[in-house]
Amino acid sequence: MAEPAQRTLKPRKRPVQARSTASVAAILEATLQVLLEVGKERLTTTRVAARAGVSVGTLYQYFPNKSALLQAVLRDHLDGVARAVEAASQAHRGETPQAMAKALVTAFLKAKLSRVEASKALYSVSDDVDGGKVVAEMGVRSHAAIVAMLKTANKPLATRVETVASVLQGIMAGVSRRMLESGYPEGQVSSLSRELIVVACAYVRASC
Amino acid sequence: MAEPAQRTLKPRKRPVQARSTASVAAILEATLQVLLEVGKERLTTTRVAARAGVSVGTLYQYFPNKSALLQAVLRDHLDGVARAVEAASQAHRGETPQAMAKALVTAFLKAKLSRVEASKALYSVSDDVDGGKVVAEMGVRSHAAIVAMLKTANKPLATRVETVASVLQGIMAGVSRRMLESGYPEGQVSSLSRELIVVACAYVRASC
DNA sequence: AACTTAGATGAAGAAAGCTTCAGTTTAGGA
DNA sequence: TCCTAAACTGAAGCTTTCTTCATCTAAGTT
Repeated sequence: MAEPAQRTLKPRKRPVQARSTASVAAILEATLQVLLEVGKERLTTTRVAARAGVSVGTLYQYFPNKSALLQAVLRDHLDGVARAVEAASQAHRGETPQAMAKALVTAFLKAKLSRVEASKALYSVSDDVDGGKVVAEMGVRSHAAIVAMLKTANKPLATRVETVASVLQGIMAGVSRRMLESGYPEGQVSSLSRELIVVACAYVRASC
Repeated sequence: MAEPAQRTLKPRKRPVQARSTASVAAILEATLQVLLEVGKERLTTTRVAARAGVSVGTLYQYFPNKSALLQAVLRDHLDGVARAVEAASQAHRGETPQAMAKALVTAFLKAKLSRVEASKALYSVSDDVDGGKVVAEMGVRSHAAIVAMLKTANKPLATRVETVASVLQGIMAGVSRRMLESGYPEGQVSSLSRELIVVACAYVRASC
């Protein structure tokens, strides 16, 4: 009857000495590698520990359960993207909507593409019950930043800024995902990057 | 040792009598319901069977394994969307790129929104190893249809039609997903629908 | 050097859910 | 009506993977 054993926990123990910090880093890195190599379905805590060069017990000393481990990795990655979006939103206040859109897309892509492999590997995690929450959180963060930026535009938008922000987020997420998952044939990526800027700019222009 | 055990199988048995056809339909419908109610993580074959009013054994008579069951449901749904896209692409040959974009988006949304609940429930399935293939297949189908349509545009595009098609697909997928997953506060949907048309039209206009 | 706390280990317990199959019921033709 | 094949049933086997914990080693302190 007791409803669940909380699924979202903080690290069980905080690293104090140097070696434990190294273990945590190794575990996170190993998780990403295993995710890429065998996929989420075949990722087991034992396998991750082995890859990290530690024992399962050690893994469980820092992550209360498998779900928390996956969440931590996902959060790490999305946090980087959210930071990039927030920084860009801060840096381009007061400009034209078009300039904002371009800056936003550029920052987003740079963050995403700086760790292409991680991005791809994490798509499978982001749709889990657990991952969903993390994605949503980060989505809200980015949304707030974009809205704040748009409000300072030197040229007013005809559409609600919240709507514009949502659409921009949808565009970026959708096109970039397609870009990454299409086994990107080399030049495909740079090509779609350019297109993404075209889309975003054309959209905000149409919304003025 | 034996790696294989094929994951993508045809129905184990083809329905012959009326009652078995009914069972299959009930199972598919039940899968969708269970998916919505408890999510993919807690979806078990036994639970699906119970909901469908049959026994697990019956379920396994038509679906070789859990994965195939999920795939079948996903395929059913995406097939509807792909059909809509193909029909629209066929019906709007020779028009302007803008008209095409608008028609495309409209058809896509109509198909997606006609079964909002199913759409939402299936996002969690589409990222599994198994689901991925189905999504990719349908993506290719839609892509081919859109490309064929764009080639007949009465006003040439400055960008490769394949690229334009990919971007349009990315836009539609990204924005609609955001629409559905944001707990859509009623008017949100119609609002974003309008925006999606704006985005698509603005983009193709910019690509002329 | 002795002591204390942090960190690491991995065999084994326990839960969970998929899948099977031997046996039973139902449908429809001869 | 009788018979054969299609359908259905569901308890139980089997596998898999998560998670724990008693025990051991390393680090830092006095």
